[in-house]
This record gives sequence, structure tokens and C-alpha cells, in this order.
Amino acid sequence: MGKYTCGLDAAIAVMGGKWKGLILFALQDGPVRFGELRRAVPGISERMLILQLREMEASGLVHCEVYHQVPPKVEYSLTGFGHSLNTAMAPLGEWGEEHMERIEALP
Amino acid sequence: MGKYTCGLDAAIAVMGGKWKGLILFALQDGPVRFGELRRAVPGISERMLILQLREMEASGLVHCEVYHQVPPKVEYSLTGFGHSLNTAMAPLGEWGEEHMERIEALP
DNA sequence: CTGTATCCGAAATGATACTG
DNA sequence: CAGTATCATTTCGGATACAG
Repeated sequence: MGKYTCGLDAAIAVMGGKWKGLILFALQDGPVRFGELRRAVPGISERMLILQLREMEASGLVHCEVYHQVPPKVEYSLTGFGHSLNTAMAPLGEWGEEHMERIEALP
Repeated sequence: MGKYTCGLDAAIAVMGGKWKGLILFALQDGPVRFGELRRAVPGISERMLILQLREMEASGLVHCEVYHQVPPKVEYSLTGFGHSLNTAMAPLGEWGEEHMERIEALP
């Protein structure tokens, strides 16, 4: 007895909420440091970014590499699994671009 | 000054939450009655289904056709806009199918 | 720089009962 | 059949302060 009724259901559960897709997108070109990532996802709070990253690590989408330096440096990157999800979401991003005007006009 | 930072951001805003994608999917093959739709989206409550449908109507994704009969009959269907979004989400559904086992195993 | 901890208000969702 | 109304609860998310 699966938790999910179909592939779409499962996919939505994994990339839930309003942030994970954008984080995936921001990481698609290689490792990004925490502060950089924060700027790359406008509007997200420090707290939410950490929470989402931790969930994405737990899901196996994201890898976290810690450099024990002073000052600290931490880089986040996509796993193969994360890349595959990001690829699957690309058409959604294109759809959003194409219909941006219409979407902006919504209430 | 747009509300959205990129196409993906806009798309996520439109199909937000955990239900809209599944409703889109359930409507992809033609008009569906309310009760039918409810059964097609397992786990959704009557209340949430209505709320989501109203939002999707407001976004122009869904059309609602009311037949003034006794007993009442109401059919929901996708607009062209809704179909285009459903198409853009198809790869996500396939991704979910492919990785279902792994996703099911997550905490 | 990269986090953690706490608090609090807002929003999402579920349960239940009721209506035309 | 297709909704509405109301209430309770759960989750989300922002602000702030603090720590290694």
C-alpha cells in the first residue's frame, strides 16, 4: 500500500511548498555557498532556507559539503537525484516564462 | 516590478499547494463531475476540492459548467491554459513514477 | 559566515453538520 | 448531487536574538 496515488502525487510531495523548486533551480549550475544561495532565492528567510535544505538533504536531492575553516564555508550542490528532478521541472519553468504576463495579472 | 523572480516561481504560485496538480491531472481527459472528481483525487476533502477549484477557475485553468437539473449536475474541465499547464507538468509525473520506490522509502 | 532557538501570528487543512 | 458554514487543529513562515 503506497503512500502515493500516482507519480505526480509523489513528485509533489518531494518538491512540496513554494521554495524547493527554486532552490533546486539555484543549484543547477554547481555548488553554491549558503549566503550566495540566500541571495539567489529572493524573499526566503535564513530560517526557511535551512529548513528546506535539511529536508532536501533528507530526501537525497541535495548534498552539503562543510569546509572547516574560519570563517566557515558550506557549499550545497545537487545530487544526481536532485538533477533529475530539476530536469523534470524545467518545462514548468518554461511554461511560467511563456505565460508570465498572464500570471502576473492574476489577483 | 513583477511579483515573480522567474518562470518557475510564477508556475509554482499558480499550481501551489498539494492538490492543484492532481486536479489538473484528473481533468485531463475531459469534463468530470464534482463527485467523480472527488473520487479521482483520493484523500481530498469536499471543502478543499471546492476551494482549489474556485482558485483554479479564478486563475483561468478550469472551466465550470452548471446544468440546472434535479439532481444538480456540475462538470469541471480544463481550459486551454489549464491544458498547457498540465502538459508542462507531465515530465514531473513521469519522474515521480520512475523514482516511486525511492520516494516511498523516504521518512 | 553559517547556522540555532524561541516566539508568535497567519494560513492551510480537517471534521462535522447543514442546505437547496 | 453539489455545495456552505463553522470550528478546531495543524503547519507555515517571519522576526528576533544568539552562538560556534
